[in-house]
Amino acid sequence: MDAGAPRKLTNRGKERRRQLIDHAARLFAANGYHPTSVADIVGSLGVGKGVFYWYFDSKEQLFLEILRESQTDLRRAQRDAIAGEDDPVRRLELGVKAAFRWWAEHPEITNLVQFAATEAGFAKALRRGQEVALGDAASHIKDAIAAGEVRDEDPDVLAHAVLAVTTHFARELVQGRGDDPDATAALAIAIVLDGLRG
Amino acid sequence: MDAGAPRKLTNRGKERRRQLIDHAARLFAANGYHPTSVADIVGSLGVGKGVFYWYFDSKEQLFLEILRESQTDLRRAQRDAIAGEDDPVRRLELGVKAAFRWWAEHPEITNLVQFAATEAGFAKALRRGQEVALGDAASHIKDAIAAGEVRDEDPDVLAHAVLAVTTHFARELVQGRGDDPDATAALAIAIVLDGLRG
Amino acid sequence: MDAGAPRKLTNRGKERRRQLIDHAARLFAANGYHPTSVADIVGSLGVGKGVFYWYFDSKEQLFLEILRESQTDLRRAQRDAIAGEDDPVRRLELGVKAAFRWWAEHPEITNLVQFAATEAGFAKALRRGQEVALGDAASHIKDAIAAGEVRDEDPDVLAHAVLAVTTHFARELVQGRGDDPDATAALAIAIVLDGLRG
Amino acid sequence: MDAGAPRKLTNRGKERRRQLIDHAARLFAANGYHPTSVADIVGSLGVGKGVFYWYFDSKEQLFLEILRESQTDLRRAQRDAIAGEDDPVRRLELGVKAAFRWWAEHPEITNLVQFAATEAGFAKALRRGQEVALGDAASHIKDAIAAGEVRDEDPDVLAHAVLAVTTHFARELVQGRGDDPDATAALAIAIVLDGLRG
DNA sequence: GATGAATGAGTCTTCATTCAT
DNA sequence: CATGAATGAAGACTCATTCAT
Repeated sequence: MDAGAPRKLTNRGKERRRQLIDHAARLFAANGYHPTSVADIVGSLGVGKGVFYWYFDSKEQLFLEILRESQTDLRRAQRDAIAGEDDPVRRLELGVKAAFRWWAEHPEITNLVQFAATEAGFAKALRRGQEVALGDAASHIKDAIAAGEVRDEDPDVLAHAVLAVTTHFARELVQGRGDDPDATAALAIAIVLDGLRG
Repeated sequence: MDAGAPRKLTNRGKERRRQLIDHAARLFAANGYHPTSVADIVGSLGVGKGVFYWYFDSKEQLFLEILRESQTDLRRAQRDAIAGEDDPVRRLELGVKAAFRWWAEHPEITNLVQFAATEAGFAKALRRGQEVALGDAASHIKDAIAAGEVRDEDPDVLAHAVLAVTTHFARELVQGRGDDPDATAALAIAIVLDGLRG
Repeated sequence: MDAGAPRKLTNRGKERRRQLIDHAARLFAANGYHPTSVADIVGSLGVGKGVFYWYFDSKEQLFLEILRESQTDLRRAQRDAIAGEDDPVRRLELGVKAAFRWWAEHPEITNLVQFAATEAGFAKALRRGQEVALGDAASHIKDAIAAGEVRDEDPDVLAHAVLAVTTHFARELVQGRGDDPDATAALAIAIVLDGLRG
Repeated sequence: MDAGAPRKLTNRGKERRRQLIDHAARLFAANGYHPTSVADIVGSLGVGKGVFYWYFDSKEQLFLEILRESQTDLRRAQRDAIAGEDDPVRRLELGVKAAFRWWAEHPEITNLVQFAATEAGFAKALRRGQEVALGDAASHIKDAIAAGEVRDEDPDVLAHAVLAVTTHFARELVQGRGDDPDATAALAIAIVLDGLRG
């Protein structure tokens, strides 16, 4: 995919790269991907344009990188939160709670993901990660159905319901209204679980 | 906001205008707002660039118009569907069903709305309509709470849950997977109501 | 020059034409020739674009027409004012006074002339009329030199001095500051004549 | 007005900027401001369009810059010419002579100034500089009146007469007919002073 | 590693002009 | 005579990307 090796970076280089990613994500989230120019990114960071193209092949590639990174990072957080828990409903709960916490710490991302879904090229890249998340949830739900704890419907559809409420609440309530992540997570889970139980 | 009178249009003019709106909405939905140029819009319609600016002040204004129009149109559809029904839970159900049907008939819109939410200027315009929809749902929910049919939580938050599942299902299942609108609506309602009931 | 006959106009037609000329002149003077679009002209007059092109071949031709008309009109006014006076200095005086009065009645024109001089195409059209005005003044001056009433310098150069002060005062003092045309004319003449007398 | 700092330029950059200013001034003077496109400017200089916008915010801003620069530059030249001279009439003379010389060296400018006066936006920018020049002349005239060397009239009006003859002669005689700047200056001064003396 | 400068295709928009009705 | 609609060339300006230093 990336032609050749991904360039060896010194420590200073790695910091710069990180700084660029974080800063760009913030700007993309605040003003939109298209309205944010490369000049904006480097300008507000006080560096020259060359810097940008030293670390990234293109603006598009940087955006994809942000997407990919956040997906894997969130998933790692969920995995850690779930580890050691066997009950499927509990696993679902812990996963949702972890997601809320992660989003509260990375407020830019919801906007980026929301945008990415609207443009063909980025949507494709999103899909993969999204399907993983969906699969994770669906797998717990299937177990819960088997255990008789959730109504017997297509697990994929039920998983979609979980994602819907989770992402929507994170975006609108936690981020939009500033509600507490943990409390909102608890509420989302309560609503969703009752919904799933039928 | 609209400078002066919105230009007197002949019948031919009104048709052209509609054609432009519909066509542009389709292109915006398929390729994104920014990647779709005014030249794309008029070009694929086989008319000159001037036509566009005869009917709209700018690309941005057209987009806002699409947004506004779809919000009022959807709401009218919901109002019609609910008219004559008194039971709050039934009203909620009918409203959701109407929304699913409307979205199935206007597949472009979900994408446009999703995008609009990610760019400050458009988000503001969205908000108003969104709040109306939320208020509608919340009002039914409040009645339902009073009637003891729904758990006693902040009606606004519960309304958010309804919207979340509704829009997400419309987008991912009906549009994405081609599921049947009415069946999906029924499922969404079942899940959500059980969730709300607690 | 104008291809074919200049179109026979009904009385109503002649009024329309005049209305267009006057209105356009005002707009050109207020906002500049280029910034004033044909749409501005007809729009603020409440008529369609077709009207404009019914009476004029082009925007440029209209502008040239305004220029030509004002030059001949001003000259006619000066001729009338001078008629019957034989003394060259008096003739000069009367001509200047008439010009001030005419300009006070046609405040747009100074701006149009000033602009016309800055764009090659229009400058050429101006020149002819300007040279006539210069010739008129020079001719009086030559007579005055012969009569020993004005210093013996190139009459053309002296005529330029007359025009300079006259047009500048008309523009800056009468129009810019609202000074009285006749008083300003008298002052201009006093200054200029003393200057010419040496 | 100038958003932020006016961009740090290297030596090469400063040269480019100057080259653009000078070239644009020439083109504006020759063909008019509006008829001269940014593409014309950069095209005849053999550089890309982006270069223009690297150095200037807009075509308009460049024009204003040319205006401002020429006004301060001319004024500096006059100040230098006058320095050390105390007699007010002599100061007036030297100032006029310096102006003629400066204009002979910057033939474009008279046309630009003449045009700028005809368009509201630019006229405002002109005014300030124009008033300074007027004030300079008026101040010398006031001194001359006090010394009994000039007729006792509104110094501002007299100053206008000086400017009128000076700019008109510079434009029509020196530039238009190619007359010698110093000789024309001498003549203008002679005429004007006699006019002022009364 | 980093900078300022440069490129040029592409974007939105305007507007003189034409034309069907 | 007059209107609203349409045309399309041209204009100002942007911006991802490249490059010399």
